[in-house]
Amino acid sequence: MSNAPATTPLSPQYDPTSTEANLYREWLDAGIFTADPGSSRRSGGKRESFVIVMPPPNVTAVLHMGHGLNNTVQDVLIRWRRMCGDEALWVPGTDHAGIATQNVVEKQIAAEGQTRFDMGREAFVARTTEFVTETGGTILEQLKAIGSSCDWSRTAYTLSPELSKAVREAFVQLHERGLIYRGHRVIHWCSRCLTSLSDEEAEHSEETGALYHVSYPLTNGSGSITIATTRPETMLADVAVAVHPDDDRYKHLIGKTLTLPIANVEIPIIADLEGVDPAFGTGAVKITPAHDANDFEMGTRHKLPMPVILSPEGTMANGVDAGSRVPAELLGADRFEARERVVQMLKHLGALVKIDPHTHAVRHCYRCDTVVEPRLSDQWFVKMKPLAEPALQAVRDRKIRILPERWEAVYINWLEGIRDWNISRQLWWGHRIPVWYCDACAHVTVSRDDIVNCPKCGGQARQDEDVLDTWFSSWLWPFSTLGWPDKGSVDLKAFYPTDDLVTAPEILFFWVARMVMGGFAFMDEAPFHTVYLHGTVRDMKHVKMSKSLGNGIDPLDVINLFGTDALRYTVIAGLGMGADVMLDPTDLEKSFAPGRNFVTKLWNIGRFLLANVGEETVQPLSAISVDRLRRSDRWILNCLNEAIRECDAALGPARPRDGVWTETELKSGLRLSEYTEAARRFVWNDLADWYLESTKSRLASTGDDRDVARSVLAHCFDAALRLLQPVVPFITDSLWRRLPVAIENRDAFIARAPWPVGNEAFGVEQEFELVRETINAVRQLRADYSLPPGERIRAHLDFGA
RNA sequence: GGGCGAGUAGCUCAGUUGGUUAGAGCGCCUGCCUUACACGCAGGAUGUCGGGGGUUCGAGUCCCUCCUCGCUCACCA
Repeated sequence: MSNAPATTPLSPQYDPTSTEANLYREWLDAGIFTADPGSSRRSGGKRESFVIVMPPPNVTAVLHMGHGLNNTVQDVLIRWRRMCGDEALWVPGTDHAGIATQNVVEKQIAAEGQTRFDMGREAFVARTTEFVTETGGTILEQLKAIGSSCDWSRTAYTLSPELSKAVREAFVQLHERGLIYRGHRVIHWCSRCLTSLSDEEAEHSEETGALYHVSYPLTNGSGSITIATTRPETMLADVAVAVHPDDDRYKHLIGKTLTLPIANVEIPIIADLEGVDPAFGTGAVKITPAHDANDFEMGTRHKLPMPVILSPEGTMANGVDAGSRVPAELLGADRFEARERVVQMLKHLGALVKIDPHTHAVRHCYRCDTVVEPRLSDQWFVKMKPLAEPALQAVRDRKIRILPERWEAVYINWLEGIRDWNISRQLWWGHRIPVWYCDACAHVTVSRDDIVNCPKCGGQARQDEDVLDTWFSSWLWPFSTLGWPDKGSVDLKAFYPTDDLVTAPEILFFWVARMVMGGFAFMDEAPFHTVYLHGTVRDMKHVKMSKSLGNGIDPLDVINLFGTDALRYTVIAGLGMGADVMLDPTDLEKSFAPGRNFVTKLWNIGRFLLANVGEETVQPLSAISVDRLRRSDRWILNCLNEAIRECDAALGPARPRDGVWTETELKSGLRLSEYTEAARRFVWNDLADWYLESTKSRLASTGDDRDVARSVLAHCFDAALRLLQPVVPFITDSLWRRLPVAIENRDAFIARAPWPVGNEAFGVEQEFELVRETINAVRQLRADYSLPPGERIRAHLDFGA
């Protein structure tokens, strides 16, 4: 790449498609996105490190506007810091996305008339591996199309051998510390995915259902108790009815027994202080320990049996401890069908008292939307309270800031009430749990390495069938991608902790909070100091864009139509702090007009400048003494200083000065739309509309004043391009490399050029404002009198006596 | 049900510690193909700043209340 200005004039129209791909290839060939650990101050180098780890898209993902927004934001920050002289590293990668990917492949083989069980585990995993290998690179290739300046040599994948090693290390360490345990309890069960889910994976949604009032007769025939339930089919698994010990309606019945209708089982009436609210329903609660988390607690307290009456598939079945509670005619019925039939049966028995409409929150599987069933089962859990403490403290102490600030309260609230994390999934796609069981001596081995024989008795060891929650690998991402658990890793030393984490609020708990906990648990340090939660891309009706709803915009379509820079500029300029971005999928022309117009404007300023400033090298501004400058020169240089100030204020500071965010710092920075607007205002409203117009006659003349104008013009445009490089990297590079500015040691690429710095040496210029005001007044008069711009004023104006 | 946030021009949003005629982009209206740009230039219109009450010399900006949306958490069967 030559530094010499191109000799061919710029084409009248900027053509993004023919330039972007070539430029990106040049950048990659020159290695300008590759980070050097040796340059990081932490490794004895001279630069601050600035690191962002990309939220890894699902390995099967196809680029959508959400990715477009998320990655453009990260790229703007990385490009900004790179120009500021930091050793900038942006780590890309993909997530194997356990349950999501498994669902996709299961759908594929279902279309072939098969289930994963028909195929067998090994074949299914092989098939899935093949599938992700095929699609795996797509999303990353697409990220290149939007200009992402990632260090592709460090591309990571959560299911790679390296990261799998990290996952095992994390599991074993936590187990050694007593923070991982096997628990027998009620968990959320998805009967379609056939796996347990964590609390976060079972999403609440309000639904209008019914509250069924059912009468349970006393065994001695002296009356009955009416209970209320939203899930009547679960009554077959009832083991008791609980009342409040002080409830006068039921006090005298405590200790007596009821006969459970349909199941015909005798169950006790018990007193429970915590589990019963006498004011709700009838004040009497049926206890179903195997199918309700709350009832499980009560069942445990009172040492009650826990019969299971639902199969993994969600059909009625006499499971563990159920005896013959489920009558033959209901066996095999789907739970919702069973609900209807149980209600009918109760009606026939005269046990159904009434049905009230009732709205309540029902949990759904976050991947397939199936109603989740609470179900008793054995799972692996992580004890979260001890891990949450430092994560809470870090935000309270301002070592980590979360923007917009209101999310801090959400984060703190969640961590304060955190519950243990169910990490085992009954899936096949993922990291298999590193636990082996010995059938001979019942010894349980938790191991970093695969084992074949029981270390205790030498018998055959059998690995746990389950895999880990996909988020169990994600929460290690900021350090597993840098080489952990190898603590001698060069990258880990140079680049951990990272700086900003940029993502959407949806995964604050799934991912962000857990990464903070993971950072402290395994690295004794927060993984980043800033969490930037940006908005969601929505359509004009404020509906989140999604492929299934058909209201999405394909970023690649936009790139083909208007270019990458237009896409990037539009989303960044429209991105208020924490605000959603609204785009119209039915009118791309209109939606991306801000970006397209701006890119065109830049191009035309460049055309004018190159045609009028000429190709001979211009003097650097430092070679021009202040007395040679005109008012307009000093004015535009003032404007530039102001623009740089505004951009800096909107973007920074990049990191807390002393490791802790001060009150002022906390509220500063990451105002990407403000930064973009400040740069736009300078280059368009100040430079193009006023200064450039004012230089036209000077440029047409000859002599010293012409050189001054050429120099100031080139200087200002050069600075403007550098200010804008993070947002619109392609067009700024195209133009910048053609600028006839003499700069020593000038880098071939604007992405590596220094970030502009203000220069106060020219003094403050205020008189030019008078000129502008005068011109404005004249323009207003001309408009008022409808004088066309080209028409000269012949008649003298009579202002009256 | 708990917590949080928002309601400012037709649309999306800025409005810093309360202080002169409330701003930007897009849209709209008028006039211009002025030799960089009509994806442009110049000019212009539009807001009882959600309703009501209060504090103050003065409030979009502080307090109370109500209404409407949104987010988030939640074992009331």
